[in-house]
Amino acid sequence: MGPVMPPSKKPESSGVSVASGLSQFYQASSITRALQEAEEMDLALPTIKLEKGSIEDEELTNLNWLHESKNLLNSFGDPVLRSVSPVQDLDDDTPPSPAHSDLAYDAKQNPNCKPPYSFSCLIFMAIEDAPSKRLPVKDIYNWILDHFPYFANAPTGWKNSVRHNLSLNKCFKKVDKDRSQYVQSSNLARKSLLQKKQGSPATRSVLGYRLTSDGEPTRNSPLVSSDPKEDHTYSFAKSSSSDVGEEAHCDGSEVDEADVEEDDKSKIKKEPKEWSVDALALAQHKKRQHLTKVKQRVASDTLPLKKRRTEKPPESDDEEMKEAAGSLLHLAGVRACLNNITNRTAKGQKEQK
DNA sequence: ACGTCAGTAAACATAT
DNA sequence: TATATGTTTACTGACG
Repeated sequence: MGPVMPPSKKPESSGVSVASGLSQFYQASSITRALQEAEEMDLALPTIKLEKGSIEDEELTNLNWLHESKNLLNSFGDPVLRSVSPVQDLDDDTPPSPAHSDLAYDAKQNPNCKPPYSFSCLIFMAIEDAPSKRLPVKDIYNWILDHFPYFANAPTGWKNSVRHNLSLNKCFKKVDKDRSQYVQSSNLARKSLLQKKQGSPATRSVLGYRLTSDGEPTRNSPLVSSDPKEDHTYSFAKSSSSDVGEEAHCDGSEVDEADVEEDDKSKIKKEPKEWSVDALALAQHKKRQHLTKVKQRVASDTLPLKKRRTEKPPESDDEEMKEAAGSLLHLAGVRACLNNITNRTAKGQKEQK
């Protein structure tokens, strides 16, 4: 007989919190920075390379939508966020339908209407709207509530979804509150720090993240080795609460955990945490999505050519980077011209058949 | 039919 | 101890 689970369900919405040290912050990389990066990679709006003569209606729509999206980006500072298109439900293949592009969602006028944004998008907007580009979960809640009254009366559980999203979505990263300074400090400092208070027990994640301390052009930071898998190395160690596998080394040098006495590992957790966006993880995620779709398209379009599915053309680093940047734009609600081109070529191939 | 994704619920762990 | 926060798993439905 399995023990009956006690209903340890927690009330999700009990308005106010007492303690909440607000130690957890979330930080998003700036959309504009994403734009910048893409611009540097020849993917920005001004460098859209669709030859005007050959633009089809659909692509024209995409172009318009691109500019619309840029307006959306510019409107992030506007707390009202009216008349914007959802950036979430558009994929790489289908052009935004009129239903999308014409949709003017006004949260104020439709307080009972569920916003057409995914939670990740909401979180992203919330963070992006914060001057410091970082927010504690609590403030994320509040931002969402402020801007989307729907959630005020929504069934509880959306906060759980927010947390779930923050935790699951690899583009949100938890780092120390004063991480920016922390990162800039020398490794020695960090090491001594670690020795002193030996890192928080459960700070998994990070490893090689480019921590976007404001304004810094982070693009030359080594492109994260964020293998999705490495995030889960903890699995087993969990039982021994003090020995979580992952460490919070955030940049290059490794502070070998072994250096630290096991005893010191007891209670450190002094560094408050914040979250940053791992742009590359995000890009890789989006890239996977894109590739999946391409694959599906190929599968459905070129059935006779099954081979093509298995032997995917090797991509050069440049290609990869372009796709990554494109993916960033995608997150920001901007469809990179790369996708247009891809679509066109795919379509062209299809039509040529 | 299948895989992927987002949303949701829930259990559980940890921090305050 | 209660609550907030964070992590993970499982399930579902939409979608291509």
